[in-house]
Amino acid sequence: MEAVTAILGGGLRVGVLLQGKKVRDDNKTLLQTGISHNNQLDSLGFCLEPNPSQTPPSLCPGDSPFLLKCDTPEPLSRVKNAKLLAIIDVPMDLGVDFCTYGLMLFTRCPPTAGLVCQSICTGSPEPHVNNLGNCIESDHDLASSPADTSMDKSTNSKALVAVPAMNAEALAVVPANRKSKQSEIVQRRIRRPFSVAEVEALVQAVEKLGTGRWRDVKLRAFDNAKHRTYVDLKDKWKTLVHTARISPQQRRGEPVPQELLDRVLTTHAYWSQQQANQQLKHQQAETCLLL
DNA sequence: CTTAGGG
DNA sequence: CCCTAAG
Repeated sequence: MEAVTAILGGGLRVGVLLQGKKVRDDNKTLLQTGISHNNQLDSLGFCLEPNPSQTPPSLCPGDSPFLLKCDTPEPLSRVKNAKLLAIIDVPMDLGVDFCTYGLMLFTRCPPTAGLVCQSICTGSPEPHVNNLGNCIESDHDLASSPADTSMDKSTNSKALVAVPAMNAEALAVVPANRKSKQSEIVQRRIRRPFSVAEVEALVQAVEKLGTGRWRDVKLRAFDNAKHRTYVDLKDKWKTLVHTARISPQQRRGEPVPQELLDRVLTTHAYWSQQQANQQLKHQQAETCLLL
């Protein structure tokens, strides 16, 4: 939090929210909340607010008329169930203005909306949400605007990123996430849980083709699913086998019919044995050649 | 480019 | 999902 406040510099500070209520950020208060005991992470949040004890220093070489826009009386925004993940250096060729400090909030929307990206007080005339990369991606592959590269590349800019609460150690400041080659930030693909229908298709394909021909499985059952690679299918099968072995209480997400999970185990057992037989044959062949 | 596995 | 050594 200190680091973030420091980087935000002018006029802004980061406040701590506990269960939606603002709390003091002194050691005593934080200790009492139990945050440091790693057991109330879900109730932790952050907010951006004007920093009264500090006049905005000029971050820009020239004048910075935009910073003043952040000087609003009310907290600019509140993030619940979100943790500050990192302060990320944004390469200038992504089009983020030097004076732009955008707080990007990722909040979960109801059913299958995926992640929604919200920009809070970018400090510039217009929000630059999309300039930070393809941060909005729906289940329908919405066309995301490409990065604007028509900006001054001589300076650095930073963006604040918050993500849903999860890792306790997430407050670490990570190094710039830039691809040294083409200076492209590689966006992690959004999580897309497999539907029961997809599982059905996967199981059916593996029953027929086995567990060593994922390329064929992809072509056979997911040829038109652009976002499912054969590696994804291989990974999904791995988790399916695991899911089928654990107790139903330990399973998460949309429940997979037991009937399907049974087929997973059966199929897995069958092809495992099949694979073992194959390797046995190879070994015998090699042995023959040595004799 | 695919497989196969660990991260 | 990602990363990647091997084939």
